[in-house]
Amino acid sequence: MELQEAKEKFISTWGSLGTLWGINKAMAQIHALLWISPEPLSMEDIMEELHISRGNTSMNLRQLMDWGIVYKENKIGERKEYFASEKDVQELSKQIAKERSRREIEPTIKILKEISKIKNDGSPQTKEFIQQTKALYELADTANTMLNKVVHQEQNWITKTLIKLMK
Amino acid sequence: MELQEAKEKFISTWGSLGTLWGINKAMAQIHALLWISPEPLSMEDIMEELHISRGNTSMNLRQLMDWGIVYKENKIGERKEYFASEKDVQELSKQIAKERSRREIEPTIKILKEISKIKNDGSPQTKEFIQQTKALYELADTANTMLNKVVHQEQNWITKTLIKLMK
DNA sequence: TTAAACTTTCAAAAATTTTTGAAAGTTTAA
DNA sequence: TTAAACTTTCAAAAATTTTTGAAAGTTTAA
Repeated sequence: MELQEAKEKFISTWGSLGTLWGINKAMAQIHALLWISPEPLSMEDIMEELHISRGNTSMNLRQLMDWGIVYKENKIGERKEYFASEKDVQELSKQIAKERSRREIEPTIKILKEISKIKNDGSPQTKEFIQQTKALYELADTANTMLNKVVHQEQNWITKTLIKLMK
Repeated sequence: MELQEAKEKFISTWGSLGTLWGINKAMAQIHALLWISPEPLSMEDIMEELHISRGNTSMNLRQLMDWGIVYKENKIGERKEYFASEKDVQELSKQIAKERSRREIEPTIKILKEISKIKNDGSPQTKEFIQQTKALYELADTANTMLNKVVHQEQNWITKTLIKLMK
């Protein structure tokens, strides 16, 4: 397999996976492109490589910066802005864990906690409701605590944990 | 807050969260409804409660059964089919972990492994490509191993792990 | 064997999300 | 201060996903 072919495969695989961690295709593809690029790329470079419009590129780059996994870089003597991705896989997963926790899990936990507190009138419906939403609340809370472990990791937390677990 | 209000809140929260674990709104809402229902529900019941069409209900119930988190139940003397969700939160997360691993992570790992094996021609592009795709391969592989731990859990694995980790 | 009671399928419609590209905005060099 | 080089915004178009509901299919009772 040639580099070019492998590169395209990587970009499209990452792109379709992206929709699964909650970001759109173009955003994931831009990230993939920057991830494997040894040098920062300009907006023009990205547009050409991925065949997407200027507006699309601009908006998705901003979102990637919001997620904290892509940075602006300036080349001296150049007017254009260049973009580079966070290159460290540990840092990448840390950022993703942090954002997912903040955007998705925490708001859910808040609601689950709130609704599982309705007053118990003793009916089977109410009983079941309280029991089942409480169980989900506890699950989500546990998942969130685990994610926070990743976020506040000492380096290489995941690996260490796994080693412990496999003993 | 009344049960009815809490119920609606739960169903819509779970519904919008659903899109984040890769299933559509109706599917997540049907699951939410069954999750808090003390009794199995018929297709008619679900259609009425969620205001969705027969076809939509039928298709999404099938998918939920594919995911292994909803079961058919027959009431004696009744022609209609009834549906009930898996009620145990541990079993639910186990099933979800299993399916996500199978559907998303494993195919990705396979491709990452394959493409990070291209021959190194010594160029910076190739070097970077190999290094970065390998790092992601290792990350995905680790994540998958963790998920499998959840799948082949002794009961209450997550909690136990957390206790270990927090020491 | 029939017909009533149910479920599934699937093409078309509706809803939603993503993308485009031109216009507006901003920054910098001269 | 101007104008060139760039980036961002946003309404409209395109693409994609979801939903509908009628027709076809299946099962069961009699």
